[in-house]
This record gives sequence, structure tokens and C-alpha cells, in this order.
Amino acid sequence: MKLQQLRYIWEVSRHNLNVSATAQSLFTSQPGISKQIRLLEDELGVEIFARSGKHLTRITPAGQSIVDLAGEVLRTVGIIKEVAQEHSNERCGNLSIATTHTQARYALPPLISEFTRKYPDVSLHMQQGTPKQIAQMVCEGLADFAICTEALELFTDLILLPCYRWNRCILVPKDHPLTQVDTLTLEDLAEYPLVTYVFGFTGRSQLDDAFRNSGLKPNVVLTAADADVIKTYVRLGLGIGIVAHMAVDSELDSDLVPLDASHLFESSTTKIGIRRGTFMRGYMYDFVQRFAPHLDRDTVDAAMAAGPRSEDSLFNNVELPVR
Amino acid sequence: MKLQQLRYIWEVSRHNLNVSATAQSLFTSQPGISKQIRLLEDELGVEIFARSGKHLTRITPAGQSIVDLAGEVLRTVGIIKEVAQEHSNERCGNLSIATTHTQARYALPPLISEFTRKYPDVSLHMQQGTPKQIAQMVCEGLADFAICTEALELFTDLILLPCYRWNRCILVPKDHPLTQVDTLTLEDLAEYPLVTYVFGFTGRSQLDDAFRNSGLKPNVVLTAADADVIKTYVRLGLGIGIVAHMAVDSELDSDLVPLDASHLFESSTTKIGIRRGTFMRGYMYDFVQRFAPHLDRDTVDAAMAAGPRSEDSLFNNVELPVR
DNA sequence: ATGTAGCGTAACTGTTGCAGCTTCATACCA
DNA sequence: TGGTATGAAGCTGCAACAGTTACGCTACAT
Repeated sequence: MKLQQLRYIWEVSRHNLNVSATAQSLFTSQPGISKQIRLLEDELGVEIFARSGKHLTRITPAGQSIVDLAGEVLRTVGIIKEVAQEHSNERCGNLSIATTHTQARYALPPLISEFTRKYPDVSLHMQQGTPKQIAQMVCEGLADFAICTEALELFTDLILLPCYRWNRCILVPKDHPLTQVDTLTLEDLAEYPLVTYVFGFTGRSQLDDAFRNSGLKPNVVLTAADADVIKTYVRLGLGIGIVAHMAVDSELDSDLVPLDASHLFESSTTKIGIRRGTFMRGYMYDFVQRFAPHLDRDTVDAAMAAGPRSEDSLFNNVELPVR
Repeated sequence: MKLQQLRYIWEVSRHNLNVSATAQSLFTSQPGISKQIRLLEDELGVEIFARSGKHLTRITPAGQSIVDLAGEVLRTVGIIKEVAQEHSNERCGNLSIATTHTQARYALPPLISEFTRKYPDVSLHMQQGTPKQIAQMVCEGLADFAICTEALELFTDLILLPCYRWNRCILVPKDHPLTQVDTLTLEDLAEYPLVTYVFGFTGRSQLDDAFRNSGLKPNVVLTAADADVIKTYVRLGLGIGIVAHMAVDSELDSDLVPLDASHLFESSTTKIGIRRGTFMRGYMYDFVQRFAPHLDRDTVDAAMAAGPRSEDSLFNNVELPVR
């Protein structure tokens, strides 16, 4: 049995059982892969892939177990490489962050520039996606960190590190009647057309909860995946915007008036999700702590050592920073 | 990186960093191993072994992590092979049992002959040792099952399956005064020289506990690792024997009189210890259930899925058979 | 001082993994 | 039903490499 063979079956199963496509993505030849798979099957005495004629049609039950185990082997081999790199050059490596628009646009930029200045030899990859997509990416090992507010709880393979809490504000044009209201209520908001985040994005669920609990039915005329789009439509007079507080820039958005809405909606918590079993490089700990000062190395280690769904007990008496 | 290289560093670290000895045990040449280790170190950019001149003196910190991870890879590869064999020929494979004299001599024989009759193509290995030795063997993957009464609790890597409880009896020559006593007491026993198990063997700790709690000081004149030796010295008149009830054979030991001592000592529990993460073949489940009928496949799976030290909660309302 | 255990080096060899081409089977479509 | 496209498998030559043997060298013990 060779690592190469395990890599081949793993990749083939990830490419819809298309050997040629797999060969292309691995910069090798199709016959090479076919042959190695055959050899592995011969050695193990089991068909990993079921064939109809010369086409691979599906993975056999035995094959599925074997492919899963092969994935585990490859991940461990990856960890060996990271451990080695950590000991040979601790400031050199990769960091892949999957995150949402809100974080990438408003929360992360200062941290990123700090980080790249301190670690010029760490090549940083940022990928944007929906909360579910980015959680999936981290689960599959395609990214190291998932940073967002929603959906991470659904993935039991992820360790969740709560980073900070944030509140919403209402964005209205300068001359809007709401600017005259002393203390905003949900009833006030329900009277106007609303522009806010798409469901599944940036703490949208807290927003829905608040309206549902009050028995009010908000008139959401437009939803967008990011605050920039929301602001655009507020400017067009389509409605009043509900966005994360941090998404308001006092200079760039000086034509709009932000009205605090902390008292109307539950605050949301942005978290970092890390796949269980990931090897944490030194610079990764540093990144996490720069993003959330209370998450020092020991705290992160404790969270990663703890069993699934025990983050709550670890963090429920930690006072999170509020942005 | 090759599996072969990982195997080499793993084996070398298990052979006190002696490359030549490792080569012999793997039926290959020393330069081959040295070369592959060098290649791996070059590829990873880290020294795995520290050298003084041409001798490997110790494992570097980085090397230690890498060797540990290599072990994990090799175990997973082993599991792949077992999974494949389970699917290709479920009645063919290996079963390695590490156990103590008492189990091997009195508890296991009927089961073993049943088992080998049902699974002629499963090659069975039995290895005898002290409880600590056999636990160690299972932890290192040198055996599948550890079957004994003592010491298994000390190894957190082991999943413990309680199998049956057993009590002791007193063995005396036919004409011994104790045969006239109606109900034995610890005081009675303390009056005679005792012959029993060595500390660390076959429930010896329960025996010591009982005497300590009663404030009596037993006069143990001889300790042995197995009941056969104990019986021999009882026959010689050296003292009265305290052995496991199951160790008495009504035919072979007809010259001795067994006196029940269930009421004097806490019963002991014999367990099967299995390394966490072991892949359980079908015949392994069968073996376990034949040994302890309450341990069906689902129960074993539940115990293996549960976290460390949770066997107690799993089994504390199960009524164990008594032998 | 000297012997020995044990690792590294060097030259050699058999094996094997891979590329490139060819062949064959299946799926799809008219 | 026949034609075409897609994709897996077979074959061959080449290059890389793991493993072998022989030998030299270093460290350490007596």
C-alpha cells in the first residue's frame, strides 16, 4: 500500500469517480491512476469502486470505509508536514481563512494588515462565501478558519471560539422622520419598508426572532448579502436599512444617519470555527488572539481538547468584547 | 513522503534508535533504512533523530511529534487492511489475545475451542503475561484483547468491558481442621499460613483490602502467579490456599477440599480491554459475546464510541454473571 | 590502546511508477 | 440502428528509486 494510492482513491471519490478529471487536477496521467487503483484493490482483495464495463459507477460499501480512512491518513500526513514546518521555520506557512462579506469587509482588514506585516512569509488566502459554504470548506480541510456569525453550530466537526458580540443599527437618509424619534421601537420600524440581510447571513436570525416575539410583521422589501448593497438601496430611498453597527463608516456614510438598535435585537456573536484535529501553527494562535484578545493559546487548546459541544461550558462565563 | 519512511522512523524509535537491529527485525538492510530516514528528514526540513557523530542519540522534540503521528498513520493503514479483509472474507483474519494464567487456564479454554471450530481461518494468538504487561501490549497494538482482572483501569487508552464476577475459595488438605468449621471467618484464616497470588495478579487487591479492613495481619508464606503452583504447595502442607473459585477442578483436585469464601472477600470483576480506535472484526464481536453474553454488538459499539472513563455509567446497572 | 558496535558512503541492480499511445467499452444522440 | 464522444484499460520504453553489498569511519567500552 502506498500513500500515492490512498491519495488517488481519495481524489477520485472527490471528483465524481471521474479518473481522467482527477488525473488532470493532479497533473498526472489517467492510466497511472487507473493502474494504481487496480493495484490497491488487488492488494486489499476488495473492489473499492464498482464498475459497469469500463466506467466507475459508484463506491462500494467497503470502498466507502476505505476512502474515509484514506482521508484520515492523508490528513495526518498533512499534519506531519505542518509539524515539521513549525519546527523548521515557525514564521513560514499557509493560512487559509473562509469568511463572509461582513467580516472580510469590516472586521478583518486591520487584523489582516497587521498580520501580513508581522508574518510576511505566511501566505494568506481569504475566501468568501455564505456561512454554510465556509463551514463546509473548513470541514473538508479546504480552509483553516471559518469566521462568521451564523450556521457554524450546525457542524459538529467544528470547534467554535466566540470572538465578539455586535449589535445592529438602523440606517436612514438624513431627512427621514425616524431621525426625530427619541427611542426607537420595533413598532416604529415595522411602519417602514426594510432593507436588510438575506436569511442565513450576518445575524439575520436574531432579527427575525425579535419581530416574531413582538408579534409584528416587518415589511422587508429587499434583502442583500452585504451591507454595501443595503446602503445603496437606502440611499435610493427604497427603505430603511438594518445593518451591523460595524458596517457603518462615519466618513463614507456621512450622507446617512445611523440610529442605535442595540435595545431592539439580541446581540449576535461572531465566532471562529476550526476543524477538530487541525494542527495549530504558532501564527494561527497569534491570529486568533489578535482577533479576540481573550482567546489566548491555553484557552484555544482547552477548547480544542474538549469534546464536541462543550464550548458553551468553556465560554459561558467569559465576557466577550462588544463592537 | 512514503509510508515506508514513516514505518522506518516508527520502528527505529521502538528499537532504542538502533538502526541495525531495526533492519534485522524488518528483514531489510541497515543502509536502506538510514537512507530513507535521511530522505524523509530532508523532505520535511527537520531532524527527526539527533546524532552524535554517526550514532543516533535521541529523538528531537519535532521528531517525537512526527513519530507519534507516524504511528497514527500506520494504525489507520492497518485499519484499512482489516476493513478490506472484513469485506472480502469475514471469517478470515487474526485475533491476538493477551491474558493471564488464570484466564488462559480456567476461563478461556471452552470458548477458545468453540471459537477455533467456528472460525478455522482466523489465526488465533494467545500471549500470557502479568496484567500490566498485557495491558501494555494491547495499548501498543501488539494484541487485540487484554483479558484480566487487575490493572486495566490504569490505562486510559483502553475501553473496558466487564465480563463476569468471581469469588474465592479456600483450598485445604482433606484432614485440615478448617474443614470442621461451619462458617469461615477472616480470623480463622489469619491463624494459618497462607499461599495465594502474587500482588498485582488475579484479584489479589480485593484480598488485601479485606484483611486490612478487618485489622488482621495475614501470614502469607508463599505467593505464586498461578493457582497450579498454589495447589502444589497446599498439597505439600505449606499452608492453606486462597484461589479463584474457577481454579478448582473437582476431579483433578479431589485430594483437596474447597471451602467457599464468597462472604469474606469482595468479588472481583474480569474485563476485556480493547484499545480505543481498534477496528472490530465480526468474529471479534462474536468472541466477546461468547465470553460474556450481555456484551452484544451494540453494547460493545456503545462502549467504544463513549469517551474515556464512561464505562462505569454504561455498565453500572448491568447484572454481571458470577462464576 | 584497542576492539567492536553501528552508522554513513558508494556503486550497483532490480523494480516500479509514469508518460504517451493505442484499444476497447459504454453512453448519448440522431 | 449506427455514429460519435467520452473515458477506462492495455502496452511499451524510460527514468527514478528503493534496496543490496562492500567498505570505511566514528564513538564508546574494556
